[in-house]
Amino acid sequence: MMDHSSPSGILLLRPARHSANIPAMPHPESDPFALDDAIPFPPPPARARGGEPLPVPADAPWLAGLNPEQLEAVTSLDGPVLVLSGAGTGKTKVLTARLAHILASRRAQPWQCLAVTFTNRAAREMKERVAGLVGPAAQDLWLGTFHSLCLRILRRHAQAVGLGADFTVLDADDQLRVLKQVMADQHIDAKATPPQALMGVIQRWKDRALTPDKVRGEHASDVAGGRGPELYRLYQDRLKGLNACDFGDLLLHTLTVFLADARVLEHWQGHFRYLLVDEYQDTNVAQYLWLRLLAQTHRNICCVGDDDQSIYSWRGAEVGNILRFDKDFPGARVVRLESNYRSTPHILGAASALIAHNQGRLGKTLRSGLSHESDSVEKVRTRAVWDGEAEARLVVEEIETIQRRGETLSSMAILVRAGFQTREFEERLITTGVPYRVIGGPRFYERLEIRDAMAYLRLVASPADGLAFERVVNTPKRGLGEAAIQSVHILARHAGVPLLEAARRLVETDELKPRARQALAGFVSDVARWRSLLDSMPHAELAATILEESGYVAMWKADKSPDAPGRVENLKELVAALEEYESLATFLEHVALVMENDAKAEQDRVAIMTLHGAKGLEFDTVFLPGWEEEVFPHARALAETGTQGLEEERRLAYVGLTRARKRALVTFAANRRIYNQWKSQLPSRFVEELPDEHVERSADRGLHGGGRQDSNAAWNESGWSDVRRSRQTARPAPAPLKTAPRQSGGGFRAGDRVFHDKFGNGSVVAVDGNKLEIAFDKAGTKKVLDSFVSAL
DNA sequence: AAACGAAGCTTTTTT
DNA sequence: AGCTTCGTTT
Repeated sequence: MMDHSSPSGILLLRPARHSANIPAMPHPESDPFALDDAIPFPPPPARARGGEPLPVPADAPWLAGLNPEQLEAVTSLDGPVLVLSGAGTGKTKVLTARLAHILASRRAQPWQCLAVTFTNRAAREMKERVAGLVGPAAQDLWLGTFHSLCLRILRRHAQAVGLGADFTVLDADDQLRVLKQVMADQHIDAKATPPQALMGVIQRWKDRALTPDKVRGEHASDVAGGRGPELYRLYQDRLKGLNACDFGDLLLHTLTVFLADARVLEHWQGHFRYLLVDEYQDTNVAQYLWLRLLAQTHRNICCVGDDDQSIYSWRGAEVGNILRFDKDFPGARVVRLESNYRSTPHILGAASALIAHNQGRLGKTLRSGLSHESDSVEKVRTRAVWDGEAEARLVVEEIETIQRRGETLSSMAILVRAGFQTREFEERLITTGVPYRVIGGPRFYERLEIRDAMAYLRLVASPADGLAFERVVNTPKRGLGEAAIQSVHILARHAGVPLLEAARRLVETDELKPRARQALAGFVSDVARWRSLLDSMPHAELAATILEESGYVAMWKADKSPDAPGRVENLKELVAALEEYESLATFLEHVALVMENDAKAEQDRVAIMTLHGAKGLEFDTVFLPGWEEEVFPHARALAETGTQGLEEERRLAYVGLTRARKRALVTFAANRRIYNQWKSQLPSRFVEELPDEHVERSADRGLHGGGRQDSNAAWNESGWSDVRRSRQTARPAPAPLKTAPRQSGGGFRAGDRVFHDKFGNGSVVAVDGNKLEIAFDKAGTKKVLDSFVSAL
């Protein structure tokens, strides 16, 4: 997705050629538009650059089917443009068409266009769609996330911020590890100051483009007893020492480079003739500054956003950016897209009424751009259920019903507020055998074994990678304890050399006990040997060799825990994935930024994801569970930022509803177990804010519907008023309304053959209530809940 | 040095 | 509850 190799320290005039598996293309200068015949562009004129823009035929395919506003957004090429684009109004269509239009008009070459998205997924989608319109020229666009584009730029100027061109990008895990080390060095009590919290503060500083020396006054924080800025500086120093940077640094360093060297800034300002920005409402200060700097010369910047979908203020996003656009870019043209082509009128009506409860919006009216047969249009439904289990049961039953009517599972999604909510649905889906996929769950590259393996590869690719060294030097166990590692650290710090080099020197001394010395010597020479193979051996093969010879694979093969076989599988997958890349370095770079599950073979599955993760997606059917006070709106959002927090939660609800094309089901439970404590829940205020004319409310027997029309009488009748008073107190799980005891429950007896989704087949050894002890054929003996197994 | 057990924290959202 | 982290034991 990005290009990976460019000589450091040289200002290239255009991006380096794209990597491996993309077919080689003619040099842009000799043949700027290597287009298929099918692509309706005229041949390049002799004076392509700087010449008059070419007229674009009005019947160009990307202009087909655009409404007047969309058309304006696409064709207003000169000068700043702000597109206020409500949910489902065709924003991606506009962005892609605009790119095609720019290229067709010859106002810029592909590599002079910068298009920024927030997620890799959005970037990929946009690239595919643009490629569909303009062909392979799409490959030459600067199209990606802020982070990947910054990385690409920063690689060329790394030395200006004290990094080598081959610096590594740390993921969240490594970041925290480094920060913990810094804190330990400074004798900061990790209990009084949770590293996570300090990390968060530092990141917020970075989001605001504040380097350590700029943190003061209003931005100061009292974390770590006011030593935050100092620790921030030490953390940054430490990163430089490791020749590494974190996500926030990608932007921060790029800004630093721009501001430190006018020549560099001018170069890039001149380079990018057109800027397109997706999800503008979610840009933070650093990103905003970055954009504003880059847009100065040509001033052709087009930002697309929706203030009602701003849901990332917690990570530094400033809705204000969208509100002040025309101050920063005087004369900006503002285009509103208000025709929704996604959802039914009921869904639109419900969502619009909900979001209308927010103050301080730019204000848009979404109208339906679709025609619906009135009888096929369902109202948004809300339903009160007894507890989380009933909720999961209801949702899964509903899924099965809809599926039986002929709709696909992949047209349905369960959108939760927070990750922990997924569990109950997963359990239910497993017991009923409905295929599902958790999106944004534990990612492939975040798994323990993958991170270990990657550390091996990193260490071999760049021997100075101290974090990688630490991670694998005693994994698998080589008998190197804390004392030995400590010695390496001391020597490294003393001599000012990387850990691996320090280790090499250390084994030549008598510092270590013979045993440890031998182990370390073995490790050092192993790494040296693998390194010597770097150029001669294909990298995938090399990776396999490393994992074998280090004993890492053997370690998992010997591990008896049930997930060990899976880990070995994952390692194989990792090696296989490597083959897709040109080199080890390209691969490592890719992984640093695009930490995604490369979704496997498309199967028909229900998606489960967070509301945040769902932004930009759409489904025929959307399930919105857990609409209860303190869950959604989340208690912490309210506690931390009050009204602002509440409005952001409401926008989140709006995002959730507007994901639905045909139907939405909102559910809320009367009781929920949170941290192992049963709590009585109140329906979310958002439930009540939904307008009756677009909503159909119902409740399980004995529960009230949580709606406006439900009187207090109903409230009192159900006995909830008492509950409300004492809702903070823990109480045993009430179960008056439970129907029959779990059906999947009883029935198992010792000796039964059963199947478990994760552990496979096995025999029941013992039964304890709903807990079964099962001897699995492959995974060993485990205690599992009966709901996870089915009889064979 | 490794293995075991107790204690404490988590869970809001992510590039 | 489940997981990680820390401290203790072998």
